[in-house]
Amino acid sequence: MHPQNVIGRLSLYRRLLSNHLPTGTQHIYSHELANLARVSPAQVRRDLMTINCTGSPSKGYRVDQLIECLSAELDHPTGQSVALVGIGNLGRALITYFHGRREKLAIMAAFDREPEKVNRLFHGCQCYPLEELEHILKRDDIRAGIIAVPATEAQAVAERLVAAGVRGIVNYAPVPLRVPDDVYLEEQDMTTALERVAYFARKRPPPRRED
Amino acid sequence: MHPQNVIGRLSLYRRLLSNHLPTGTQHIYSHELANLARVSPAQVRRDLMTINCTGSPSKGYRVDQLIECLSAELDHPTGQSVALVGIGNLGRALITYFHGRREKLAIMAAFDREPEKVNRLFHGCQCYPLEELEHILKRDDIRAGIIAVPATEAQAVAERLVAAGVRGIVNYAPVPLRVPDDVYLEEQDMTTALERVAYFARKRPPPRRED
DNA sequence: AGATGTGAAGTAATTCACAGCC
DNA sequence: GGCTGTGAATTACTTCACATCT
Repeated sequence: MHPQNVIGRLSLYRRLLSNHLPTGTQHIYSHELANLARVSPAQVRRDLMTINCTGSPSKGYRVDQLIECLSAELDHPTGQSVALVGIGNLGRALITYFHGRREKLAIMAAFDREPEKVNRLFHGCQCYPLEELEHILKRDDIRAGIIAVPATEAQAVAERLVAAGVRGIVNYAPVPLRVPDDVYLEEQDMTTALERVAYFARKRPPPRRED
Repeated sequence: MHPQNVIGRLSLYRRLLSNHLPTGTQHIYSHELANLARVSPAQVRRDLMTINCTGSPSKGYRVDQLIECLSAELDHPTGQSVALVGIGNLGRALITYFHGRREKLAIMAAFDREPEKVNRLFHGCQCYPLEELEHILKRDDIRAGIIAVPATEAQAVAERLVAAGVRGIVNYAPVPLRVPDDVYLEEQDMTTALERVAYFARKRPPPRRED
């Protein structure tokens, strides 16, 4: 099991190779992929090494083989389903964005407390009332979840997800969640991100506005 | 100028102290704050040390003093404005979430290419057509931006933001941006987050579904 | 000549552990 | 006794640099 930084970059490499290459590109050098991913060439080679992808000194890495190799590491062989809780603006953005994007990973069920949002299909994703959560997760054997509810509800939702068998959670609510050690948690805190950018924007040399 | 991990945690500490404490709490120990933030007590003490916050061995840290001290580090003395580009679901989620949340940091202008979204007010945030970007940023002296447009447009938007004087960017588009070294960039990649969670959810010991 | 693959070196981030204080 | 503040130790992560290959 590899470190999370590595997995994050592998996911990025795969997307870059799949979507951002001139059509017909057969081979790629570590420094080219590094340039796309905005990391160092040594980092790319080290990352690929950890999953036993190999290239040749003359041609670099074969793109198709690389995507194959990355997918073998990143994808569940028969596909994985994800549950989304919270169908607000953020939840809908997530559904829209992921819809049809990956063959082996899809948001298959969404939940919300508000009756007017549920029992309909949104971009191919069925929306259920929150009470159905345990039932649907068990029925569809869903092991990963996304929390996109207000901060006040996030902890309770996390606990229900964990109790229903979820082993990994992305949390978009701006409050750190408490989950058992063996459940993987990824905090995606919009507040922290913005406050950090504001801080560093301020600390950098000022722009020379030539006017 | 402190490392970005530290700044991220400081932002979190402040929010926890402001919003998640029983009313009337005057003092807090490092292990209590650590527990809320889900980090180690040594981490909390080290972080506070880097910004010269001090506590007393008997009482811990004074909450009001701590918030003061964190704000002195995190906030611009007279406030900072942020520009948002892209008023889709994600953009609206960001506006809604930040509205009125922080006194010294606010999304003050939003931009979109689609005419039906612009020239109106959304949660107190004025929406402008994309062409106005340079003009408004200069007028309001905005130095930080959020990119919430589709991947295909993200790089072009980034370049316009930088040219208009922006020094820090949060990027929600799922593609790494190329910006000058002296512009701070925070990638908030939803795809990476979800693929990583899917990976670790899979690699963890399976849930024992008792049925 | 210019790649890859990788041990070794270097850096950054976190935790330990304990002196000093209340 | 239990806390803070912090040098030292540890761990994690990244880059260097070079033997090797084509």
